Amino acid sequence: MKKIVLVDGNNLLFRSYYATAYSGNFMKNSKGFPTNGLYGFINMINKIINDEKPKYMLVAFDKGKTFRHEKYKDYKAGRIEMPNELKLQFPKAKELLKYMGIKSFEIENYEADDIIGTLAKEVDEEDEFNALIVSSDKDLLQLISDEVTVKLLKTKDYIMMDKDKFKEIYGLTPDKMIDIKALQGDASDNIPGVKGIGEKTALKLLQEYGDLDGVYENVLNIKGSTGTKLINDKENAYYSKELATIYKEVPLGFTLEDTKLNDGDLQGLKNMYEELEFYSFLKNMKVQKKSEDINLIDVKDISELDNLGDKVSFYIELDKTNYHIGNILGMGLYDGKKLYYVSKDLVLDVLDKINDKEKYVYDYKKHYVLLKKLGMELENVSFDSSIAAYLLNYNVKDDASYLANQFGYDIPFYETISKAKEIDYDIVKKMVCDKAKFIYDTKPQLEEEMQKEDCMYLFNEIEMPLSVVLGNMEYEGIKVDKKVLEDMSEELDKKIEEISNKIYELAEEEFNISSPKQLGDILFEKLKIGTGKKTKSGYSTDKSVLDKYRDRHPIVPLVLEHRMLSKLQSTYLIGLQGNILEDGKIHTIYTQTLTRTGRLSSIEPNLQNIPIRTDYGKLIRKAFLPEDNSVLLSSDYSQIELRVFAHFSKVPNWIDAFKNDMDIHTRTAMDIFGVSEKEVTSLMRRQAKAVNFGILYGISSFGLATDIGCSVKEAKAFIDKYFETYSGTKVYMDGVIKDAYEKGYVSTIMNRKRKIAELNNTNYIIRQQGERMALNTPIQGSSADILKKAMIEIYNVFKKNGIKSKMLLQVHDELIFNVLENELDKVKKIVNDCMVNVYKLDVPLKVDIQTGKNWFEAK
DNA sequence: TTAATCACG
DNA sequence: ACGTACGTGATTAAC
Repeated sequence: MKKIVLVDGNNLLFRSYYATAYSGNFMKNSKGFPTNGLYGFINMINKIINDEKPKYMLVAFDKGKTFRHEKYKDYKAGRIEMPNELKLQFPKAKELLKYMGIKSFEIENYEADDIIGTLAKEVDEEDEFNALIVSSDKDLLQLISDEVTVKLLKTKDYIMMDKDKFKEIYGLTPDKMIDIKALQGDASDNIPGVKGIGEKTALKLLQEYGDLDGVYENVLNIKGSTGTKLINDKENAYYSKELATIYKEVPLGFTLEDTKLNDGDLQGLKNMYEELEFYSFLKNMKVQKKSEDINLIDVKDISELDNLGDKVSFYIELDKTNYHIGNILGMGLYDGKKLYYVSKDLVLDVLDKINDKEKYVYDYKKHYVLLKKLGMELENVSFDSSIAAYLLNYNVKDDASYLANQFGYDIPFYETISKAKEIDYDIVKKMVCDKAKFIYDTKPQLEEEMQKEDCMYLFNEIEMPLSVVLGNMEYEGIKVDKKVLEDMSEELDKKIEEISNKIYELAEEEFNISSPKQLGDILFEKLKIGTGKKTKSGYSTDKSVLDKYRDRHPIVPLVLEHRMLSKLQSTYLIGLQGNILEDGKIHTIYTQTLTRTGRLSSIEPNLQNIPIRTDYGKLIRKAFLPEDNSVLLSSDYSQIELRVFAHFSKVPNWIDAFKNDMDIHTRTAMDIFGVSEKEVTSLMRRQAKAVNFGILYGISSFGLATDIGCSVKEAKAFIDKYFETYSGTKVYMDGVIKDAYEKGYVSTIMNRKRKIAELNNTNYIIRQQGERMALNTPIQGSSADILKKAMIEIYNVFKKNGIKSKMLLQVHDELIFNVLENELDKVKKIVNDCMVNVYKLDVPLKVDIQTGKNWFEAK
């Protein structure tokens, strides 16, 4: 016998949707597309396949309902309209099934029940198949027969319902299900039944009289209210029976044999998981092996590489993701013909031998730093898949397997190694070789895509050379005085305790001040300092809320101070100490392939958010020191984003202001308020500044209002006035948005592209977010492009002139250097000249340089 | 693992 | 009438 599994697709998707759709806040991907239903749906489908291992399977979906009764209209009217978030997920579910190799079927005017009923009938009438129906809908139990079983889903488990089980539970044969429904009704399906008769009475009646006809033949003998109820609702009962009866004559147009599972489309499925951001499914996918049967050569002696091709790819796996502290596990090497595995002891020898060959890699910077630590300068790397993929808007992670999987490669994820108790070198071997092969084989495709997208300049002239610059910065690290951090930490401990005690006194109880929940209860329930409600899980106690209540109760400023101090303590004073390596330095890692705008980010630790805005927090910078006979030099671009905006929008007054090195916010205030420079008050300047920044972010009246503390209406008037004064801004911004909608992406001055899928979202709010991204990205991204290019030039000039001073840090619009005292003048000039002249805008670029014997002073 | 908070540009 | 500024990372509490 062949087994066919018949799945009620609507039922499955409904269930998983409503299982997680609580409070309207459910699972979505980063683009805002709802995915909660699909997630459970896929889980269920996978589970069915796993448990039942069917060869034949069909998933049926609703597409309307047959008109089989004049009261159909009422029936339909009683159903609640499907939420849009759920509706959107149906096409995806069908697409997923197609990729999984599972047939799905829907047909105008019929429900999933009807399709399943028709197939179940077919199964009954022939001899080759038996069927298993999967659903949580008891309605389908009427289809049970010798050949047909129903797997009735419950919240957590299921019941296998065959004829015997049905009899055991209901005391009837399965075909009586419709008679049960006729009497009992079904509120969820809008089947009225007989008013006042529930399951118990229905079953009792049917067990006694057989079926609905039997009940009504004897209705006069039925005593009590039940009899009356039956007589009153006779019409409804027969109508209900009709409604409950599953139609079995759907014109299918295919045979049982046609429901055989096929290979599907693995790549399509991966792409879909990628789009939906179902990484767990992606990870667990049983995918085809693409690492075909190339012999893997275990290199025992470097002479085995004498005949290696001219162009090779390689990949080194480490025991930790942080390559400053990680150890080599092994290396894979591929020349387009043969795959080589190089054990950790031979890695340096092998790379030394091939350093003059052209090399491709994934994560150039990681390999560069790693080898530099081992005393080798990695050269002739011409291609980095991670950077190429990043520029092409692929989703890039630090594990090459993620990208490889997007290209259809079956390479286990890094966790396979890192989470195991002991390193399995067989897995390592296969992994590094597969990765090397993946890098080599996909290079042509990525390169072609980059050419098509016109981002070869960005790749070859910016990102690739930048990897080396960043690698050197990371390798160099910055010296940190642990003692300074320790002393400050000790002092803070005392302060925090003092403040805590004062807070407990005022609150008249001890509680965890760091718990927003507990704090919210104290402030708003016990002390009733206001009605500031927000968020689920309780009251919002963030800075903006607390600032409003600052004067309501003496506890509030204390809480704010506590917040600030404990932040400094935990994240910076304690956190940073843990990042000091044996050389007494902190070595961050710049993630070069993460941000959507082209900026860098900094991790382990993040050195791009060291405090500066508060006097106390700023003191932390005293711990960051230069080397002997050196000073720290900080050079930052003055208003680079506003200059870029002036360049793009071509507002004459702004270009004029920057050309004359005026204070741009003062100039803006002069223009909008129509006053002279002397008449600009500090309030006017502050407001102008807020609008200027708002412009960079894709302004909204609400956002501006919260920032400068005025009404939304006033903010709107402000913005209108601004657009009127600077008509170029509006024209420019409208142009960017129009362009973004047409192309689906926005670009920077160096043609860095950011795809913005949010612009296609059906949700207005998401689209608006997309528009703000579209407005901000060219500005933030172009500024990032400019500083990146400047960094490369400075690095090259240093090298050419034998400068020993080093670039250490990058913080979005500023660079920090360790400068030897005897090179100070030269370095100042080089840094300033490179940064100012790196790119010609319609406005000049300006750089401020400061030096000091620690980072605090150099700022 | 996620939400809330806050550090930076 | 919607619910809002753009881009990041680390820590903590609470699930």
